[in-house]
Amino acid sequence: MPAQGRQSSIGTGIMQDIQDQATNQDAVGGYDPQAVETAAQHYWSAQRAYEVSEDTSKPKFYCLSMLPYPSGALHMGHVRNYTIGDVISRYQRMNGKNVLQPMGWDAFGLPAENAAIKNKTAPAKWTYQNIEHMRGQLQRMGFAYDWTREFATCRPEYYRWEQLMFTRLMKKGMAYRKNAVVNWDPVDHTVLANEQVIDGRGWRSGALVEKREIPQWFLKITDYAQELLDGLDTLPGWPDAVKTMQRNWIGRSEGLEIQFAVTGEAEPLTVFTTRPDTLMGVTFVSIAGEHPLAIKAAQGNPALAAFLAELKHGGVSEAELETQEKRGMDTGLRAVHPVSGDSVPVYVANFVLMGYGTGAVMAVPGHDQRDFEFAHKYTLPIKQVIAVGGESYDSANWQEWYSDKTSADMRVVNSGDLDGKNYREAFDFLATKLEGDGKGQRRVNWRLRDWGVSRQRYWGCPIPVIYCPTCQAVPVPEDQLPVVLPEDVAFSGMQSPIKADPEWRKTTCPQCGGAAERETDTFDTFMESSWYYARYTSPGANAQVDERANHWLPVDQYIGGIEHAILHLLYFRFYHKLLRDAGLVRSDEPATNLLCQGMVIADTFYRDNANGSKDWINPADVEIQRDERGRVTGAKLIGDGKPVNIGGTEKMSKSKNNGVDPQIMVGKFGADTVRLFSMFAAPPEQSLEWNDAGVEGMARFLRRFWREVTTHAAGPDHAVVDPAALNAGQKALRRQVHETIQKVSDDLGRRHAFNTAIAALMELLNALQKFNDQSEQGRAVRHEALEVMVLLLNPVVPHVSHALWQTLGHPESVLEDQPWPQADGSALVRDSLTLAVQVNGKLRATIEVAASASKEEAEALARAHPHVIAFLEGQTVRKVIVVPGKIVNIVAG
RNA sequence: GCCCGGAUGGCGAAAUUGGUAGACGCAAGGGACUUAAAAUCCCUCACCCGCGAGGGUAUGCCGGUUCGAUUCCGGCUCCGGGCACCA
Repeated sequence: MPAQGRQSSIGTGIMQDIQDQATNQDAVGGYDPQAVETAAQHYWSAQRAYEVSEDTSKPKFYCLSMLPYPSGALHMGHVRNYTIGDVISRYQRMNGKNVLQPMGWDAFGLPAENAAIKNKTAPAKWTYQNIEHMRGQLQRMGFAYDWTREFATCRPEYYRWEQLMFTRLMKKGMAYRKNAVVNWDPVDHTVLANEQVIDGRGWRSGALVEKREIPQWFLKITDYAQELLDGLDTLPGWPDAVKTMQRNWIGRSEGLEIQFAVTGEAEPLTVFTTRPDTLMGVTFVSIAGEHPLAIKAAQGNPALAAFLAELKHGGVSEAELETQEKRGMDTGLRAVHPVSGDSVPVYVANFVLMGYGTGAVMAVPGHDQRDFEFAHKYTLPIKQVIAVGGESYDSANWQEWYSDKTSADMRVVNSGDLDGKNYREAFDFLATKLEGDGKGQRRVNWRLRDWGVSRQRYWGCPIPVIYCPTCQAVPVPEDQLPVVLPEDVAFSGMQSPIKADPEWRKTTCPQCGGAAERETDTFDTFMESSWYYARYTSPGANAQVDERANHWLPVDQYIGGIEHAILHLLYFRFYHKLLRDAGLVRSDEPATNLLCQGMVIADTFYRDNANGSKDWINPADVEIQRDERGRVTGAKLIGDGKPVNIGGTEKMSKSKNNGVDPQIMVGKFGADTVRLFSMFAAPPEQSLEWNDAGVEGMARFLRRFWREVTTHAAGPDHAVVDPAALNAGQKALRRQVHETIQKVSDDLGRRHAFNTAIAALMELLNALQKFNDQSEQGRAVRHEALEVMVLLLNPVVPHVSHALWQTLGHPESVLEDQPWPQADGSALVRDSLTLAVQVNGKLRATIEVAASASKEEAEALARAHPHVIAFLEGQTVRKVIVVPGKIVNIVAG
């Protein structure tokens, strides 16, 4: 390689170097991501580099990313999720762990049915095609998966085991059937998912949706409510936000169940309350529209019957129920207050949920805001029974303190024996009294409801139950499993092919041998995604999982979107306990560490149509215009050069047409650049804004790095670093190298701050490019720096690293088998430190002090600084704060 | 409606335990190289005042604690995630 220009003089140095580098680049070849990535991927595949087995000589590390739904093509959310998992996996393996990183397909689901209607293909065929395509895309990204463990959840080899588990849960009484409310489309005669109900109407028919009760299967997750709550305290590696959301969702509350006799009824009305201290303020009772008393009262009361019918309109989602106008109607029934004996009206109210508590609540309009508003609307009496300090009560206007139960000076008033007691005292007094009278009892109530697993859809796992006229619901015997879902079907969208086919349903009762019918509902797809993590550990097992599960579980690092914080992650934890109680696993929780990544967002662009709708334009077809300071002034369509409107920055979606196709990006820049950008642009928990120019910046960095390594490697052989022989510049660079090792190790391993790890490596490259030292020790220091950089970058950009490791003189290898670099403590030592000097908390100077300087020496140096002297003129120093290594603050006045 | 987050230059962000706000990157402006383009390299870059030295202001808004607050506390505003049949 040409050596001229190496000793370039100051005056011509920079430009001469540029020319040399350009020449060198030509000599050794530029960075060609497509060639580099193909070669690396072929090597890994030939070496079977990421296949893994139980190796007890190393600590295990199970790194799991949430499995994708095969929707058609990889999107940026997948790329981000799986890059995070891949970075952590490769990092852990370089740190000596035996790493399992699997991948599979959450293959059942609603979109396959929608696509089937649209494209007139069977859901199975569509799904399998998508899997083929997306597997290729994942492989092109270079993720280090053990593909031998791959599976799709729609295969009988997979779902047979969840059918087996379900039949066993039936036998234990953990699975049971009861009526539950669904969204019913009266035109299409079909059950709708909540997302298919738009403004109270069916998305296809446009008909007003109705609530309808149908029998469905449930799993008794509430039996595990306390354990699911307590278990959160054993998960320090889970984000606090997720744990708080789960705690609130499980919603443990201690209260009293109180019986109100109902005039003319044999059965009392039971209510649950967390505020028995306000019992004497009860002026009416509210019940849900589905409550048996309401239905009974409506017979012979046409107005009430009409009101109950009206309540059936609209969807069943909690958001919809909670935001609708609060309405109610007197049932005509009268309840007897359990203490005073007063007669109070019983109202039907649309905000009382049948699924929570007993479907009935005692109303205390004086101290519950919703009851307060309801009482005003229907002119019901309001009674004050709580006072806080000297605050005066005004029954016309709600004040925050009315519902206070925690203030030190909160007291019960106007309540006879309860007067003068605080919340806790009143609670205990009444609990004892009502328990003695047989009118109430202490009770723990949960917001959590049992898990409804029935879906009236085709593309799901058949629920393994047989209905017999004499034996009722019977689990399918284990030797008859799996109940296989036929895949080669015609699918119109209205009705499930297995519901439409009388032959499929026909069977015999396993108990009495008589004619019987199969269940035609299928499982909620959360069922498959609740145990897939365990199946990866036991490929081919002739059981749901085998002993290998106990080698790998719990998952060491789980990664997925924050949108799964409650439902999936709660079912996942629940199912693990089911596996444990079935004797299949020995741990209590499925995953010790959880990372929730944010969404991928992008700019939106549109044009208004004549009819008022918007035409969304993909960012790839738009050119942004800026003023001379770089501020965005407008945008135009590349096609016609005419302006388009700029919308907000939103989650990438089909509806806003702002998706950026990862495949196009990979084709243009290579997988490493795409991986690098998605790790650099934002910390993993935050939303990530896609920006094509930013991606080019990452490509620029990789080209610079490539050139730096190839230029160096093409030079003379390097010597070994001799720490004692280094000059100040060499020492400074070497210190930065070892500081970077510390920083990147901590950022990748502990903080998962991939963005700042990459920033530190960029700073190191910047320093290396300025380090123009061709002496023997200079080249030795540079060589060490480049080797370290290749290894530190490997988790994020494994293809480039694979190629450059060879360029640096090493034989081709799986880089994860190279040990992770360790910082050399002696290289980190600093002789001097920079301290900030403040006067009255404002920065006025910085001083350079010896690393060994005492507080007194630092203070003396600070006070001697001319700026400080100027600011202290005519003032008295009152106090000096010295924080070693950080700051000197002189307080004067 | 309820639960959980978030807000820092023109933009994405950094500041890890209360101690120099803006590292790193993008965009933009100026320059070098080139027949030209691409690529590459150098310089500038929070805002305001000042020729400069320097000064003032600034982390969504209002207030508090502290020698010192992006960081802690109280009260708001706006944006996002979830709400049990999307996954």
